[in-house]
Amino acid sequence: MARWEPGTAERLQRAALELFTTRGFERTTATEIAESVGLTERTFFRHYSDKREVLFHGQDELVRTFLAGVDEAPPDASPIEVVAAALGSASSVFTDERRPHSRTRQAVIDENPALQERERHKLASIATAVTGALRARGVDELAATLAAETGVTVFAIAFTRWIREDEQRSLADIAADVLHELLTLTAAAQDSGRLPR
Amino acid sequence: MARWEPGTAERLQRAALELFTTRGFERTTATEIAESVGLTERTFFRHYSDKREVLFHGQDELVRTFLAGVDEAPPDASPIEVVAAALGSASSVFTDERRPHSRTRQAVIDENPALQERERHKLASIATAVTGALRARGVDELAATLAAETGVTVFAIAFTRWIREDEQRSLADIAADVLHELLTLTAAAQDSGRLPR
DNA sequence: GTCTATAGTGCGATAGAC
DNA sequence: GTCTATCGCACTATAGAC
Repeated sequence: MARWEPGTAERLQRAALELFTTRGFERTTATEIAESVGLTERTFFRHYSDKREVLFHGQDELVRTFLAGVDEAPPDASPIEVVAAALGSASSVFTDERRPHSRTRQAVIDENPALQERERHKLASIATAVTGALRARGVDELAATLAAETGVTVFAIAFTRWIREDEQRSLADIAADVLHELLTLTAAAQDSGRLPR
Repeated sequence: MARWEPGTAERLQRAALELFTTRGFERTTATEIAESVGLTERTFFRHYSDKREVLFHGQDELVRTFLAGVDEAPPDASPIEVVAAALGSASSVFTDERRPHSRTRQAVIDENPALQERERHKLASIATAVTGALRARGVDELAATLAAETGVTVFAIAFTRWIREDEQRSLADIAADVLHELLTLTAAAQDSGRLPR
């Protein structure tokens, strides 16, 4: 039917994850990934502008989910409440069936500093997007940036816990707990009255 | 006296910043940087394991300053109070004389995604170090991670404002304000009682 | 698809400092 | 002699240009 198999990007993605898991990221070349699914290196780089990117496809979808959560928040919600809604929305993407895959993928990332850099960069771009969405709701720049960055931090911490082997709770539950812990920490500092300024 | 000029790394650093500023990061090769100070490409890579790293030397010093701030905090300080102390300590490194240099350097980073990735990575490693220092003080893992990551976020936001052309306040003052704003935001969410869980 | 520049590594040789 | 900074060369892989 088709001149080439559909879902080329997805096949490359799966092949890459498998090779990275067995041989490691640095000891796997783009050529090896491409040839393992019957393609050439050139085709790999047409789908993924750099080698690391093959592990981070689908992040655009995650950004959209965060933004959808922002939109769902009631009009009078405070910035942190909006971010809490975004966290709930984003967390719902990570169902229990995805946990094993997330673990495998994260194990690869945790082994390689270059991949960790890319991961942080992706998280930062989520924060930037959420900041923009908060600004669009009329939140001032400082509050928007702080709330968005804080939200992403909470998400990252929650995600790390979610993929622990002994963890049973849903990502949404963990994220809510982590956010609650943050509010507790800041409240304690607020009440002490011992901060500068 | 000496066969080789001392301070090779620093000379490479200055030359790199100048070339990056005029030609841009990507359009400057490691060879050009090295030869502009009478060295070879191979020597450049002996000092900096990768091309981006030449812009991020001195980050170890920043980490130490954060940790010194943690040490200075009173034993009964809460995690956020400890982080506030670390912020004060780290901020003091960035004196008014350093502002122009920081602006020049940041302008280069802001032009290049690969450099932004590295910058985020460096900030993340500060957070990791501060988390460790908090854990050593007996703070539990979740609180330590949250407080440290939050502190680094506050630092990054404050730094961005500090290098704005119209900004006059010291970095320490700005950081204290940003932290205060975070406490205000979280307190508002706490009080609303509208968060999940 | 092909071709090429550049990043980055490995290893041996050199040459001054001590 | 040892130690260390540099050079020179060969090499691979990434990534972008054509």
